[in-house]
Amino acid sequence: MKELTIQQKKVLQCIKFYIKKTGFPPTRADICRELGFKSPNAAESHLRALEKKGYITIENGASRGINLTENIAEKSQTIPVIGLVAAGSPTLADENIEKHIPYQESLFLSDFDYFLRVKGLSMKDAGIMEDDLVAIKKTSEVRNGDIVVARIDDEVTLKYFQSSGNQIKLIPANDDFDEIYINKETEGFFIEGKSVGLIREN
Amino acid sequence: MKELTIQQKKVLQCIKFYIKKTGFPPTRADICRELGFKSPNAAESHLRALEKKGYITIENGASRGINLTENIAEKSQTIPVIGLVAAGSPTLADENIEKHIPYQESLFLSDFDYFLRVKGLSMKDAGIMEDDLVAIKKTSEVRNGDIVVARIDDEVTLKYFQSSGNQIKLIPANDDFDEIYINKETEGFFIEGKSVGLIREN
DNA sequence: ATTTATACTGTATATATATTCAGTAAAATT
DNA sequence: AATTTTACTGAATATATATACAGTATAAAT
Repeated sequence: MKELTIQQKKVLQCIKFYIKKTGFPPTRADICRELGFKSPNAAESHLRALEKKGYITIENGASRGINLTENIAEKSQTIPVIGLVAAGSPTLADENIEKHIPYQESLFLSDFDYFLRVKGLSMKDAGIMEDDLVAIKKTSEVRNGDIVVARIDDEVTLKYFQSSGNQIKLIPANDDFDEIYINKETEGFFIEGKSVGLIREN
Repeated sequence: MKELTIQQKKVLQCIKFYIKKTGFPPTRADICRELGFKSPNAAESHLRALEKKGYITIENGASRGINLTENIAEKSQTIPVIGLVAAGSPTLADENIEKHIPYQESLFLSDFDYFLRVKGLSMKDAGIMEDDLVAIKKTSEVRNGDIVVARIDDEVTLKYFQSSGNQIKLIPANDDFDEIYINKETEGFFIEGKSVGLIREN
């Protein structure tokens, strides 16, 4: 997104503050009052600049018709929780969705697509316990050491990822479980995504 | 709060929906359009009823001057993250606050007061790793098996709680650490709160 | 039985508000 | 060097909007 000038930042902050305070956006006159402008056109042109740069949208003709676009991402949304069933892939199909929970965009360092409800203790030494919710980002670009959601045929597991040459090792964080060795070209093998965070609900 | 009639509920829902859609509250005419009323006074009187019952506030004279009061609690807030320093209690004093993070009310099953940034691995077998954020509810009412924030003089630790009679055991979840035995009347001993959830940021 | 609240239509209007036009001036970009 | 963007003042205005007033009718509360 295009950079804002100092004044434009002030106007944007003013809008945010006003909404927080009153529950509705300011008029041009309100902005002038807050920032000390003497002409409503000062506010108007700043608003049009903010609109042009994509920080707000303006509903033409409507009073207080300002909408903060940058906040769309920050607005509270819900994200699905998927049960990690022994057989079957963690798809976003309805039958696999356990529930939706509210979340805030900036909860983790990376964005993510869904929560995986952990079954079993194969990753316990990595601090991932039964019933934990692991935030999964859908991607096949993973690095050695990443905790990944791997699918082998219909079996889905959460393991450390380690690849060297053509061979992939899926390593559990629990001595009671065995490492899994796979060839990159193995049929039915797929990296669904990787862990970018964790929530434990109690 | 006083009960709403079916029509009043519809109007309230309409306001919420409109704000979600546009980012700003509706006018009387907007409400009429959405709900099929033919007179702006239909909307006006419903708004005044909602105001009287405490569900909204109306800024007189302002266009779109509707503010949802019931949503105040649901609005996203921020909660402090406190560093678990070896010496010193986890107070909410500024110097101990690492940062604030946004959170949604219903993230965990219980409400909580702050996040504690975990140092060390004394609770690793409980799946609590270094740098994890443990959600702490301030309370001294804890039960055996709870993970508690205990203070002994200026030392603060996170441990399993176990009491029998007059004796309290603070049990680490790591064989490399020793259990701590305390008498209930020991001076300088205090239960700060208990863990009600956990977040791992990567 | 009377008052009050609910649930509207319909009309009217003062004013709140967006928005355009005419300028001035400095800074940044091309 | 010319153009665009930024950053305003100041005045004017069409219209968007809140809000009051006059009704009608039913349901609920006192």
